[in-house]
Amino acid sequence: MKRNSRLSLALHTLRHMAGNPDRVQTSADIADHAGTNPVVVRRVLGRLREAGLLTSEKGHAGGWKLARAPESITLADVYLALDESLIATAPQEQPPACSIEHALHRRVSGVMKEIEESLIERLRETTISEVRGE
Amino acid sequence: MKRNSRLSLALHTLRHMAGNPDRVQTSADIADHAGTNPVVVRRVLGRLREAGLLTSEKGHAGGWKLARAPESITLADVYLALDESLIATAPQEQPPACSIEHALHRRVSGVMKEIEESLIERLRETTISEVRGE
DNA sequence: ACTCTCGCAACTAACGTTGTTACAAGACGA
DNA sequence: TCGTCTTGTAACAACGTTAGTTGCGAGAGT
Ligand code: FES
Ligand code: FES
Repeated sequence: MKRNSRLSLALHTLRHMAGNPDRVQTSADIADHAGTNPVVVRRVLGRLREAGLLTSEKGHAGGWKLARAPESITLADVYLALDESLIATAPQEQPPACSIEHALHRRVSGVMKEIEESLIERLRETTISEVRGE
Repeated sequence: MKRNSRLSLALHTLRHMAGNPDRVQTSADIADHAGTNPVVVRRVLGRLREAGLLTSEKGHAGGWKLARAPESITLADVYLALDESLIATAPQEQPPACSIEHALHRRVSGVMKEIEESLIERLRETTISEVRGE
C-alpha cells in the first residue's frame, strides 16, 4: 500500500540472498518469506534482473539468484533498478500560458533534480551486505 | 492528477499575489486564473492560511490576501505549509519480524530524512518574489 | 510425459487526488 | 433587516496508481 514497498521488498530480498549467495530461491519461497504474493515478487525482481542484479531460471530447480557479488550491489543500484523517482516533479504537460508559472516550475524541478542526485549519491555509499540487524 | 499540483497551484497563486500585494482576490478569481475550481483553491490556500502565509475574509469584498511581505516568503515556507513530504518513506507500520529488514528500513529512511532536510534548505534560498518569467 | 518454475495478461480492491455540487456560516451594504 | 457575496466544509464521482490474485503459456529438468 505504501509508496516504497517495492523498494523495501527488493532490498530485503537482496539482503536475504546476500546471506547465502549460491542458494537458488523460488518466487514462492521469497513471497512466503516477505508475506506477499509470488507474482508480486516476480514483478519486482524482474526489474532487478533487467538491471543485471539478479538472474532467474525457469523449470525444475529454477528460481532466483544474485548475479553479482553482494558487496558490489549498493542501495543506489536497487533504487535505480526500480526506476521510480521518489522525488516527484510533474513533467509540466502543457506549455504554460504564464511565464512566471513556467519559471517557478523550472526552479522547483531544478532543485528536485539536484536533490535526487544527492539521494543517489548517498545511497551509493552503502552496499547490500553492509547492512546488518541490531 | 500529478503528485505536486498542489505545490504548483500554491506557488503560482502566491507569486501572482506578490505582484499586487494589497489586492484581495476571491477563490473564484484565482480558480479562473489557474484553470481549476474554487473549492480546490480554497482547499490548498486554506493550508497556507493555517501556516500564516495568507489571510482570508468572508462576505462582501472578502477573499484572499498575502499575510506577509512576499520578500519574506520562501519556497520552503510553501512546501512546509502543504506538509506533503515529497520524499516518501513508509512509516513502518508493523514491528518487523526480521531485524535485517528493520535495519534496512532505518538506513533508507535515515537517508531520506537527510535528503528532505537538504531539500528544504535549498528551497529556503529563494523567495516567492525572486522568481520571474524569462 | 510429468512437474516445476518463470513470464505475462487480466482482473479486483484499496487508496489518494482532483474536480464538482450543495449548503451552512459569517460579513458587508442597501 | 434583508439580500448578496464569500469562505468553510461535507459529500460524491472520476481517475490513476498500487498490491494482490487468478489463469495460463513457455521453458527446463527429471
Ligand atoms: S528474513 Fe532473511 S533477511 Fe530478513
Ligand atoms: S498568471 Fe499571474 S503569475 Fe502567472
